[in-house]
Amino acid sequence: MAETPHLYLIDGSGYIFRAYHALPPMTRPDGTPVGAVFGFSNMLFKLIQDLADGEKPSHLAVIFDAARKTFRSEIYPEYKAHRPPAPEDLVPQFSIIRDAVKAFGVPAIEMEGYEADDIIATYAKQAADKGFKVTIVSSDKDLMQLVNEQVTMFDSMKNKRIDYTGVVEKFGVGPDRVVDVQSLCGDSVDNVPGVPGIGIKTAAQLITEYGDLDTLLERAGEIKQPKRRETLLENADKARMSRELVRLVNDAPVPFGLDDLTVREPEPGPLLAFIDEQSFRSLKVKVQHHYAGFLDDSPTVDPVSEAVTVEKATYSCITEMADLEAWIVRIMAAGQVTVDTETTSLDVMQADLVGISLSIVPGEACYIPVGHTGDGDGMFAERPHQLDKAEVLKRLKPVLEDPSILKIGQNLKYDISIFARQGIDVAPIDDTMLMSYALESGLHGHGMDELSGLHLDHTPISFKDVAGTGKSQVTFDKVTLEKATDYAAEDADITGRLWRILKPRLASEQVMGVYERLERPLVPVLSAMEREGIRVDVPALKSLSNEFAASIQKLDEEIQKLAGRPFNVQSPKQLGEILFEDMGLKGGKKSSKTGAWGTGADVLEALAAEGHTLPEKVLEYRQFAKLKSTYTDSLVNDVNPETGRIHTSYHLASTTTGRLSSNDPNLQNIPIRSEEGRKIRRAFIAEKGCKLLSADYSQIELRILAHIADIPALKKAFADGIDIHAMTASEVFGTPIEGMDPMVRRQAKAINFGIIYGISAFGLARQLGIERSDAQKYIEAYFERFPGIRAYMDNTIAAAKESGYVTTLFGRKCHIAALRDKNPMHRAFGERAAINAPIQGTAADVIRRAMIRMPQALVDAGLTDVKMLLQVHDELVFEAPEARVDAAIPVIRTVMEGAAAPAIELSVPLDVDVGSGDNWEEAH
DNA sequence: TAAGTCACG
DNA sequence: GACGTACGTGACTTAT
Repeated sequence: MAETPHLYLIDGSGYIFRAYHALPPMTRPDGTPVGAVFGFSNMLFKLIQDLADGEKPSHLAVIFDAARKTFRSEIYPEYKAHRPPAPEDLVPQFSIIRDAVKAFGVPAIEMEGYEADDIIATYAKQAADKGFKVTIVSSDKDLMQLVNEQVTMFDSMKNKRIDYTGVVEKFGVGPDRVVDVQSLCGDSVDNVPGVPGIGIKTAAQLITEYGDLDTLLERAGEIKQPKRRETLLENADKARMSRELVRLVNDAPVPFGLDDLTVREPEPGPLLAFIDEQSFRSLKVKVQHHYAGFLDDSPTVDPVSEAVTVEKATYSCITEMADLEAWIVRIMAAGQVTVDTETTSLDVMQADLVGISLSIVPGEACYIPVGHTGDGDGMFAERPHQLDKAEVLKRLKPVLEDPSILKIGQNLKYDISIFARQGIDVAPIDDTMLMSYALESGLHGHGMDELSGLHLDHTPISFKDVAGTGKSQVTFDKVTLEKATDYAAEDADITGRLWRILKPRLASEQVMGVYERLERPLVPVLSAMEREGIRVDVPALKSLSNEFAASIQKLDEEIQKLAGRPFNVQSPKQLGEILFEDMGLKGGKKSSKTGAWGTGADVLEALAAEGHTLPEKVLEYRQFAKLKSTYTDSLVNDVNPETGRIHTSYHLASTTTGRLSSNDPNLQNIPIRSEEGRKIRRAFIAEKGCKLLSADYSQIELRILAHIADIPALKKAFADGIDIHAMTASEVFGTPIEGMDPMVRRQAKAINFGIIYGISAFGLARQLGIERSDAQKYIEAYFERFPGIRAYMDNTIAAAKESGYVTTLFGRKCHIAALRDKNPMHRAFGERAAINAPIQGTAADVIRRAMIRMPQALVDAGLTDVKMLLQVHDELVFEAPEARVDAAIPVIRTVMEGAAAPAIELSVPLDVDVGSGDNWEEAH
């Protein structure tokens, strides 16, 4: 059975004026004004898109007014006579808008002598008579008389449908009596006289009481209120004439039949040609996406060779809505915008939005202050005039979320988090910091100031210049608008310039894939993790602090006593003097750089092994002092007062290998190796009714080494699930795996780690506390058993020296500057880094891929309440309602174990251990 | 701000 | 022949 045909009639004239007035002027390159054309085209296209998503129209037409003279001016010359002529810059746009409608493949209909409303009424009647459904796309109240069971109106700006109820809300009567009401109350806009002194409410009341206009006028004498009775009797003719003006003609001799309005797909060629002619870039992208399923959200970069220098750029401060609207129109036309936010804090979870800067082309940027408070107490400076924050965000939200508008930024994760807290999902994005990182990790930092100096030869205004430094530093909301504009707008300008320089290099330097697949998509994932945070048991941490404090005090007393004189145990300098001068212990070494005695844990352990008590106590002291100051004391202060959880910040571009780093606080180095330390890990707990889930890759780096260096024996061991360290021991030392001495296995484990780090006999000897010559023998034995390893190392170093960088399996480049250093020691360091980087970096890439896929995989499995909280290099930590734990585990494992595919088919399996518990320690 | 130390993978 | 040396991070403390 065929669906009911559905005719959509679009009130073109209404659309035009709304487009014109909603948007500030814009012109195309030849100077023709096209603001209304742009707005109209966008509205029309949006409507077509929305319709395609929901109720599909079978028939569609856009209706226009032909000329100002109609039969109504014959009846009443004053009809619509007070309307000012169309604005000068709108006039040339009328015909272009008709072309736009045709380009979209929609009939554009107009008739001499009739208003658009009459044509709409005529088609609505014809269609309704044939049993169609009809939707009139307009918010014009004059059309409300047409509403009935088959005919409704749709206000596309407010996205609101107007049916019988909607009409009653507006006029107080049903659609069939709207004409009567309008005849009485008139319409000042159209200059319909009506009856003086009667408005909508009175009119509706009268019509409801008397049934219709004719009855009312006949029985006007019965009206009790004398004044109302008089005016009605006096103006009966005016009311009847008004009815003629207001009542729509529904039998106009329309030029097309209903069949001619059947919906058809537009010809993409002419449509795109039309859009090109108007230079509507963002619309072009949307249209391409809609009609061809093709979306290029990364517009090609315009070469801006003529760009003005940063010094001569023009930066404006936006404090009026009209100026913001103008920027928004330009952003829509450009299809890209550089965005930067200014806030009161570097901590995204504590920061309040103070202002937003935007830039579209180099040399021009604006700053929109929304949260400046002057000096705060109003004593010296008042709160400066600025736009309302909620209003600004409301207007920017559609732009920031528009899939056809690219948002460019420097370290956008921060801004994304700020906007996310305001309910805005910024996408799609490009991040200049990540571009620089993909191109040149290891060569330099990727902060904006550094990149600006490097690529633009320009030192941006420093934050200190505007906010001061040290004790007198103020938050950004206290900065004057002038200073804030100079600083913030420049940041957006510079970021936009960097984008134009870095973006084209991604493809030409073969790191586009890394940027697109490993960097860009991770940004929203990390933003969500950071905002989620993790719960900690504050009382437990406080109690641990006290416990540690007591131990520290006791140890301090013992140490002072043993030393024979008071000194600061925390001072390595003083400790060295006590140990190696006062006490005259041997085995001390002064560092070559500073001449200070070494007092590291390895030194103290050696002394303790000789039977000295003081160094042993110092080791204990240091352990407690470390745990207290770095963890139990400070983590308590890191609990966010609003969320009650700890929110770390992940840095995406700080390592040379592609690993993330975590700071403020660092949650990637929470203790686990010592029993005392594990108590701290137990204080990381799940929310009530939830469990923490920990999933970690088992020996991922050794597995990757086995794959990259192509070592059959190692690969087979992993495939068979054999204990890899025991296997190494049996190969190197010739001892059987069964019943192996744990010490032997430990040595083999150290060798395996050594291999990954770019082994040296010295390093291995020191690690194991054995003779260097013995370490050398082990290494030689290892290389002999697995000859591919040495070949891999030699080849890697040779290639790295040639190019200056090494690459991971996924194409990430890790530049190693030290390789070309003239200092041989530095070069040796570079060689070891070159051996390690592809292994560590590939593992980092693998877990990045897992993290990028994880949120969708959880959603697809219906596990929307399972949250990914932390990443610790080879481990992901989740929080899940108890009832979801069993369902979450296989999803997490599948994503992580399959993370290399399909880009890389690893010749070793990836193994993931998953555990759960009430706290992080238990989850391991 | 640098150096030393130590927490993690 | 001497020199220093396992890879990658961040935070805290003392000393300058």
